[in-house]
Order: sequence, then structure tokens, then C-alpha cells
Amino acid sequence: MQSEKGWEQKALVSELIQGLEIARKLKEDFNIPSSIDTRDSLLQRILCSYNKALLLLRRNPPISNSETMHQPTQTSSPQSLQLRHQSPPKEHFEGALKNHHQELKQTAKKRKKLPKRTEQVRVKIENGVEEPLQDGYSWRKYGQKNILNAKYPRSYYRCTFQKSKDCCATKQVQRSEEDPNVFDISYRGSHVCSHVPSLKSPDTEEKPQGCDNNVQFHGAESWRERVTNCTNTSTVETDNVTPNPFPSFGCMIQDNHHMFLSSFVLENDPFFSTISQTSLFSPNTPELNSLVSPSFHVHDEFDGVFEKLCPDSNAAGIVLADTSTTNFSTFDFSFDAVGIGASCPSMPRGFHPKCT
DNA sequence: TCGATTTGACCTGA
DNA sequence: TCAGGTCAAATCGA
Repeated sequence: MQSEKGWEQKALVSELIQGLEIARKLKEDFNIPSSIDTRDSLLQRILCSYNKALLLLRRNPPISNSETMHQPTQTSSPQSLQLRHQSPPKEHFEGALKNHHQELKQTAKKRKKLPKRTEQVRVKIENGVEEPLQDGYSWRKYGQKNILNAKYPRSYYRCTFQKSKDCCATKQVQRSEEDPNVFDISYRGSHVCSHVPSLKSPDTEEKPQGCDNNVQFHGAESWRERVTNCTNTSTVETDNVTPNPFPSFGCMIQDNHHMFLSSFVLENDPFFSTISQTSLFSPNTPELNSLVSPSFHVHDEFDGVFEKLCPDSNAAGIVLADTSTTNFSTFDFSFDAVGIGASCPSMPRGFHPKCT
């Protein structure tokens, strides 16, 4: 147990160092002509590293914090099992997987406590036929229930890759009573299957991949499209946008100063990734793009949990938490250490505290 | 045959 | 105690 913690601390340090190194490479890369793909690839690696580090922290918070991290459901949540996508000792993961399946069984019915966000989606009707609700993810229906005093039954879906990828994302779909063309969709958990809805049609979607190939970052074109998409529907300023190493981050919360750090979280944090990928950029639910606005929020049980501690702009911190637990872990690091961020050379105006 | 859906039973939390 | 959420066997369809 102790040795396992030691191993994870080493892994954490290793991931952070790796992220730092790659960030340096990326910085150098900006000084020479280089393809977007190369940069994108470097970014993927950085994001993957920091994601792993964050997961390690969330899984095994520092001793000083651990006393306040006593929520068993939080630390044992299936999301923490994302680590299986990485490269630690095999036996470590086999054990984790075994535990995970047990935990999954035990906690399956506690999913109510997972952060939840809701959306209303209007179905498109083409040729008099309702188009099926699609958000780019692959869902498998596992139940339907008549709800008391509700006109329509509620359907329960889970990610198709729950078993193969330990993806714990679920959603509930219920037709609105006021407007039968509108569906209330509640998402719980988040996709760790890395199955990112692409901007292509669902038919051409790729199958999900593991983390290594796929701290999904789409590629330059798609994230540029994302930024464009965002600017079309929100007030984010993106004129003179240079190739941005932190795609998609700016779209989420453009009216606060959390952008920069968010970039590391949105794509990779199990919860937030779902939001950015499913809600904001779903190819099949363009109507959702209208939700991309300053008022788009992570709501319900997730109020106020995404905060950054940044007393001065040189230091950066992330607080990731689920309010349903009231506990959170803090992760501090300085972007100045890697030479990016402080002067935000590649960030669209308005995204960085110093640029606002 | 295999994966997806349906549906009644069971479990949990309020 | 009961409504909501999940399980899992039965069924369907490609």
C-alpha cells in the first residue's frame, strides 16, 4: 500500500516533468517553422501528462490534503480508473481493474451523487420524421422507467464502452411535457473512453482509442473550427488568433479568468470533457451550440466547483472538485516555469488574465 | 451469433 | 415506504 503510494508519487513527478519537457519543446517549436500537426502532437502529450498527473493527485491527494479527502465514493469512483490507460506496472492495473469492477458493482446505484448537468435538446424533424437524438457518443440503453406524474417515460443510457473502457458516463433522456419536441437530457459521470465526438458526421466517426493515442485533441483543423464555432456563438474575441496550443478552452467560461488553466482540464477532465465535447461541439446537435454563451454553465450539483486559485497571475492553480462531496484537491503549478502563459504568446486576446 | 433493446425485479436513498 | 435508478434475463434484429 505504502509502496503503491510511493510508486504513484514517482509517477506523478515523472508525468509533471514529462509535461514540462514537452512544453519546453513546444515553446522551442514556436521559434521554428513547424507543422500544426507537430505542435498538436506535442500538445497531446502535454495534456496527457498533466491529465495523468491530475488523476494521480485526485486519486492520491497529498497527505496534507488527505484528511479532508475522506469521501470514499470520490476516491474510488470509476473515473479514477482512467489510469488504466497509462503505463504503470501491469499488476497494479490488474488489481485496480478488479477492485474497480467490484466498486462499480457496489457504487453503481450511488451514481446519483455524481455531478450532473442537464440540457434541453430539441429534436429535428426532417420529412416528418424525428431525427434520433445524437450527441456524438455511443450510448447503450439499459433501462426505461415511468416517472411519477410524468407524461413520458425516462430512458437510461450508459456509454457503450463502459466495459471495454471503464467509461462510467450515463445519461437520462426524458421528453418534455411542455414541448414533446424537446428532450431533457441529464448527463452523469463522464467519458473516460476518450471517445470524442468529432465534427464529422457520426457515420465517419472513429472508434474510441486509448489515452496514449488519444487524449483526444482532434487535430488542428477541428480545434480551429471549435474556436470559430465558439466565436460565432459567444463573445470571445478571437481575431488574430495564432495557432492556439490550447484549443477549445476559451469557449467554456469566457467571462472569467480561468481560461488558461481550464485548457488542461476541459479536454481531459472526465467531467468537463463531457461538457466541452458533447454539449458545445456536438456535430449532431448544432442547436446546442446556442448554449455556448457566458451563461452556459456547469450547473446543478456542480456549482462553483471549478475555481482557480490565482492570487497573482504567475502562479496558477486548479481546484477540481465535485460539490457533492464538498472535498477537493488543489493542484498548483506555474506556467512561467515552462515559459508559456505569462505573456500568453499564442492565446487569443481575452483568454489570459494578463491579456484582459 | 452477437450486440442492442425491452422490461420486470431488485436495490437505494430520501 | 416509495420513487428513482440499475440489473439482468428475455427478446429482437442484423
